[in-house]
Order: sequence, then C-alpha cells, then structure tokens
Amino acid sequence: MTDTPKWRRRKEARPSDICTAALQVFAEKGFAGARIEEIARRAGLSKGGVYLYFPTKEALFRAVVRDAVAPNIEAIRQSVLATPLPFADLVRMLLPQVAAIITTVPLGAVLKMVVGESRNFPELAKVWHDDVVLKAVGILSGAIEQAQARGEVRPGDPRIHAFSLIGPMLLGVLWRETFTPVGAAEVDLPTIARQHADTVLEGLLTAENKG
Amino acid sequence: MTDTPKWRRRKEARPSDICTAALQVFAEKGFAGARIEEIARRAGLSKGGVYLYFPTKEALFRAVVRDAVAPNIEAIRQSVLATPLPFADLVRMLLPQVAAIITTVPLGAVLKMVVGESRNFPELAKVWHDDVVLKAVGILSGAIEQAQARGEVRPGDPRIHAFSLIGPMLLGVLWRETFTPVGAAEVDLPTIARQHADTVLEGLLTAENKG
Amino acid sequence: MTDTPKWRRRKEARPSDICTAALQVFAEKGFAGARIEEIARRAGLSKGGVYLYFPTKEALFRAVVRDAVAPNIEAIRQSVLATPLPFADLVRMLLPQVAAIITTVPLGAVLKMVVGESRNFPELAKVWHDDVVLKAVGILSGAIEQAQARGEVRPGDPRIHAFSLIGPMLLGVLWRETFTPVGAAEVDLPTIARQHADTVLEGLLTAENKG
Amino acid sequence: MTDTPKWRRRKEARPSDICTAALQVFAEKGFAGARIEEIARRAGLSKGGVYLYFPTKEALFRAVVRDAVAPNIEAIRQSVLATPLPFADLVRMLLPQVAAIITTVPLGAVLKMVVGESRNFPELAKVWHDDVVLKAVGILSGAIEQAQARGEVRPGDPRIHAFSLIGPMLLGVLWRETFTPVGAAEVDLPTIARQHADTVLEGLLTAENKG
DNA sequence: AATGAATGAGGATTCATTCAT
DNA sequence: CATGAATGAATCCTCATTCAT
Repeated sequence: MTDTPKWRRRKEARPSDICTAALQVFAEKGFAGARIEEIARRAGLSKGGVYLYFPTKEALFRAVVRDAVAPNIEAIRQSVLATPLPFADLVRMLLPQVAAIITTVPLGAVLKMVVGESRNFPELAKVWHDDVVLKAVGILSGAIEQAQARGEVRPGDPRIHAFSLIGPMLLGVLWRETFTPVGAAEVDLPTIARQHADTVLEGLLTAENKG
Repeated sequence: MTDTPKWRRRKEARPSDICTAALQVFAEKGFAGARIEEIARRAGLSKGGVYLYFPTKEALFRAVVRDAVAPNIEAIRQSVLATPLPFADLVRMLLPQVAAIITTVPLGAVLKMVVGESRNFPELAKVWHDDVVLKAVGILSGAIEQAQARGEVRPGDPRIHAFSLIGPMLLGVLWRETFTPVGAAEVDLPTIARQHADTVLEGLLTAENKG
Repeated sequence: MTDTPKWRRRKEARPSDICTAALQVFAEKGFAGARIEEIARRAGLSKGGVYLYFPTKEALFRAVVRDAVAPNIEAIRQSVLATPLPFADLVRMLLPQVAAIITTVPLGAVLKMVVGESRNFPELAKVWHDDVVLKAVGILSGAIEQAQARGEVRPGDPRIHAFSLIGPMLLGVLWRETFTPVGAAEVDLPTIARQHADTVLEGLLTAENKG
Repeated sequence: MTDTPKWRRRKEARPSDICTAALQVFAEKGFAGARIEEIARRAGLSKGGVYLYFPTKEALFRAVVRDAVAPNIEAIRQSVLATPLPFADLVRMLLPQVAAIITTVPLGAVLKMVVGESRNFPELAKVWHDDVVLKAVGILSGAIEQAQARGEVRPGDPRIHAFSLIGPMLLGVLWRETFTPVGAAEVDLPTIARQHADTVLEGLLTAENKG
C-alpha cells in the first residue's frame, strides 16, 4: 500500500487547512478584523508558517473566497442536469438542495464576507457574481423561461421570478448567520425550503380569493 | 433679525454631518477599514473634531447604526396602520413601500454593516433584531395570521410566509449594494416589488398546472 | 471709598487663581499629566482663558514654581533675624517653624514637582537650588559655623550638620505627600520637629552610653 | 559545546534590558514624559519590540518599580541580621550600608518616580510603602525600642527616632538626583552617613552646652 | 476679557510581514 | 519546511494651542 506518513499528508493538506481556518476567522471578524496569528493557531502552525503558502493576507482572503466558488458551481451544475423535469418538480427538488448545501458548506459565511468586503475587494464580488450568482441565476431563469414557453409558469421577468425563488432562502441564511447568535429564533432552512416552494409555486392566496 | 453665528449653526448640525459621512465610509470600508480621518474630511472637519462629538470610533459606529433604526421603525408602524385592508391589497401596498424606503434611505448600507460586523458588534445585531427585524416580522406574520383566520391565506408557518414575502426584496437590496458596482445588471426594486407581490400571492404556476 | 466691584477684583486675581489651581493639579498629576482644561476648571474659567495670562503650559509651570520661591525665602530670612540666640534655642525655634510653614504652604507639593521634573526643567531646579536651597543651607551652615566657633557645636562639616537638621523634616513631608494617601500612618510634623530637635542636639544615646 | 544562538540569548535578557532602559528614561522624564521609542532605542530594539514583553507602558512602569523592590528588601533583611550589636554599632554600620546601597542601585531614581507618580499610581506607592518603607521603618524602630528597653537610647517615639536616623540620608539622595545635575555641590553619601551617625548618636551640642 | 469649537502634531498601540535560526 | 522574535508603517486618540465670535 502506498502509505503516506502523517506528517507528509499534513504538509500537503496545509494550504487547505489554512483556508479552512481562515474562512472561520474571516467570517467571524471580517477581513480587517481577522488576525493572521489566530488563523495560524487554528490551522495548527505558526504565524510565519502561513507565509510559506500565501504571500499576503489579501492573497489568503482571495484564496478562501475563490475556493468556495468552484465546488458550488459544480453543485449547481449537478442540479441543472435534472432540468427536463416539470418546473414544479424542479423547484421542489432545488430549494431543499440549496438548503442542504448551505447547511453543509459554510456558504453563508462566505456570502457575508463577499457582501461585507465587496467595496474593499470588488474583484471578489466580481468573481462571485460572474462565476456563482450569474451562473445560478442564469440557469434558474433559463429553466423558468422554458417553463414559461411550455405554459407551466406565469409570464413575468424570469430573473425576478428567480429572485422570488431564491430570496427567502438567502434571508434564512443571513438570519442564521446574523441574528440567531444574538438570541433570535432558530430558522430551519429545509422547512423554509419546503414551505416556500409551495408558496411560490401555488401562491399565498386561497383559490377563492384569487383575482 | 435673530442672526445665529455661522460656527454655531455648524455646531448643532455637526453630529448629524459626522454620522452621515461615517455611514458612507463604514458602508464602503467596513468598521475596521474605515479611517476616522476620512470620515472627518467628508464631514468637513478635522480628525480631532470628530472626538468632540463621539468619544470613540465604536461609539460613532453605534450611533450610525442606531440612528438608522428609529426612523425605520416609524415607517414600518405607519404601514401597519393600513392593516384592515384585504391581505392582497396590503401586500401590494407594502412591498412597493419597502422598495421606496430602501431606495431612499441608505438602509442597504446599514444592513450590510450590521450583517458584516455582527460578530464584532453583537449588541448592534441585537438592537437591529429586537427593534427592527423582530418588529417587522412580527407585524407581517401577525397580519398573515389574521388573514389565515379569515381564510384569505393558505395555511403554513406565518413566519416563513413572511420570509417568502420579504426575502426577494432583501436579495434585491444586497444585489444592488454588492454586485451592481462590479458590473452586474441593475435591479429595479419597485419592479421587483410589484412582480414578486403578484408571484407570491398568486403563485408561479398557471392554473392548469396546479396540484 | 474705593470700592472695587467683585468682578474686577476677580479679574485682577485671575493669574493668582490660576497659579493656585495649577499648583494643585501639577502636584497631583505631574507636569505632563496635568491637563490645562482641568486647571482652568478649578480656576473657574475656560480653557482658552488660561492663555490670556500664560502663553504656554511651561510658562504656567514656571510661574507656579517661581511664585512658591519668593515668599519662602522671606520666611527663611525672618527666621535668620533671630540668629543671635544660642544655637540650641535657634534650632528649637527653627524646626517647628519649618514644620509650620510646610504645613501651611503647599511646599511639599512644590518640592515634589521640582524633584520630579528636575530633568525636564533643569532651570527650575537651578532656581530652586540657587534661591531657596542654597540660601537656606547657607544660612543654616553659617549659623552652625558660628556656633562651632563659639564652642557650642561639635566639629564636623557644617553642611552635613545642616542635612542632619533638615533631612528628617523633609522625610516627614514626603511621607505625608506620598504614603499617607495610600494608607500609611499619619505623621505630625510639629511633633517630629520637637523630638528631632532634641535628638539632634543632645544625641540619641543616653549619657552613660556615650563614648 | 552547548552553543546558544545569539538571538535566543538576547530574548532571555530582553525584559531586564528593557527594564534597565526604562528605569533611566522614567527617572529622567517621569512617566508621562517618557517615550516608549526612546526606551526601546536604549534597550537596543524597536518600538514594537517592547510590546512583546510588556503589554502597556503602565505595565512596564509597574515592572520597573516593583523589580526595584525585591532586592532591596533583601538588602534590608541582611542588615537586620546584625541586630544583636549595641545600638551605636548598629547605626554606625547601618547608615554607611544604606549609603552604599543607594550609591550602587539606582534607588534614588526609583524613589523619585514613586514620589512623583504616587498620585497617578497609588498602588505603586502602596507597594513601596508596604514592602519597603514600612519594613525598613519597622525594623529600625524595633531596634530602637529594644535599645531603649536596654537603656541605651533616650526615650521618645521610636518611629520619629527612625526618621531622625534616615531623613538626612534621603535628603542626600534627592540632592544628588535633583540639584547636583544643575550645578550644586556634590554630596558624598558615605561621608554624610558617617558624620550623621556621630551627630545623631552623640548630639550636636558639646558636653558643656547640654541641658 | 472670555469662550469653546476646531486644529493637528505627537505618542501609544497593533499587526502584517520579514528573516535569522 | 517551520518558527517566533523583531520590525515599523499605520491608525486611534489626546491635548496644547489658536481664533472666530
């Protein structure tokens, strides 16, 4: 068996260890508030050690945010493969999946960072916009457009429809990141996903109350 | 003529001038990234002058965020006075009003600050949660509950229904704050408000596609 | 009657009011630690007002210290007029008088200032040395020398004899300024003066124990 | 050879190097007037380096003063071991020893600091009072009391007798610290010690002039 | 003569980054 | 590779001093 010794595996995992630690600290403190030393401590090496893998704090920040991009693009792409489904089924599958991803991956934290530091790091906002948001919205509104063409979905700007679908999920994430730690009620993302899918598909009004 | 000397008129307006400038800079740079000197310059006085009105940078930050709270609570309360309307009418009135408020007041900027610095200033997150968010959500879900009791609105957790109503507006705001400056398509909040109101009330699906 | 209105008397008394306040604050905080604003407050005028009478903080400090010199030289000169007395009587009169002066005038405070800031304000140390200390020591050792010539006082360096006379009084003052405020036992300067006069004149040893 | 790297040897000596430099600067400039940068320069490192060993300027000041306490308590205790001697011998041994200690250790400088900053750092005055002054005075007046019981020493408050013994030494120290640098005559502490011991033991008056 | 708002140089402190070991 | 002592630029904050009123 090619059995890699622990310390070697460690060495190879270092950049990723550092990124993981950095994500935590950046998410907690913001870019400027994060201390390299704390990142180093959480990653299990010395302050100087971080600089063996990342030339500057900014570079580390960029790496953290960019690294969070790639896997999520993939996740989205996966979901898109299911597109041939009826639109309702797609939504009822997609929203819980988004909830699951967000619950697993610290996507909320990254989102907070991108939003919070967008003025200081516009390129990161751009990367996220171009690689994540635009793609996600594009896929969604594409699916919506097709569904509209098939007569499944009511008319209206597909992009805004996409907002209607995604917005509440986003609100749930930010709520969890921001308000739950200071005593707000817990929010259960999967529950939100399910109920919101129903709501947005069928409408809030009861049949007898519709125009 | 009751002629007030120039510098005296200045003095009274100073705290508010400084808050306005500080809001801009904090929103652009985050708390730690903001330089007191830049706030001072934009407010039209010297570095030291800021300290005549606010004892520390933190105190200034708190003042900025808190000051953004009061007027908005009022705005929300106003909207609530219209509650006796049918739920659909309420929503079709409320969402555009939210859009209008957000477009006028730099609420997006404050929101970004509260979210971004929630770990560093939990008390601000708490104030916002207690005084703004909880109140807004409470009012909304209250109205929803009543509408459910009247049979106007479908069953389901009223708080999640509130998320369904508000989430897309929030997404619009953050989009505008974060992605539009880096080249993303403009979003028109009033348009979103209108279309989303329709969507969430009636549902995305066409009549013949509903369960 | 030349009756000066109160506010006019005030005006003329201002410099002295300020010096009195400044002495307190300088004595409490040291030169660098003293705030002009606090001196102004205690003197009953505004910060800017101090600058109508003293061009800089240093000038004020110098004034405070110099002002404390003149009257004390006088006091010493007065005591010297009694020189024709036998030495023992002189000492038994002088030490309690020193105690009285020190207890009345805040000489301890000034002394602390001169000692503490002697490196920062060498000229003040020099003024004090030349005008106060040297004179006082000169007068004392002069008297001692004469008494030695008359065979009243034992041989030995007259200046050191002067130290023997004055040192314990000084220790009493510094003790009162420094240690009493932090819980040390009170010291009673007049009592010290009396007992030390006896001691230094007659010696600590009993007759049968002397060489 | 056990060869310690240069910078490691440095590291261990640093706190003490810094304290030594700080003592000089504090003694010269007072607490507020002392510049961390100058202390650093004299200790041979950079401004920031000081903060690797002391968290604040105040902490450094406290360390400097406290560090001066411990060794002196020891010195005092040593002197006490000689107590069984006749009182006259004890004094004739003690005063020169005090002179020697003061001449060697920068005790005068520390004393100046404690006195000058006693209002700003009352706890340091307290530490000095409790650990140094009280102990020293206690030992001395204890010895005096015993000597009085043996009939060696004349009656009188033993604490004031202690002042009579020590005061002139203190005056000598302050003189040297304060006035010698501005042109005053040098004082020789050992000489003062010797002559004052004689004076205080035997009295200033000649036999035929005593009561 | 007096006020007190305003200034800005100065100094303590922090922390990203470097580099000798 | 890794460490952690050291650096020094950057920033908050203070306060002596000025000056319009």
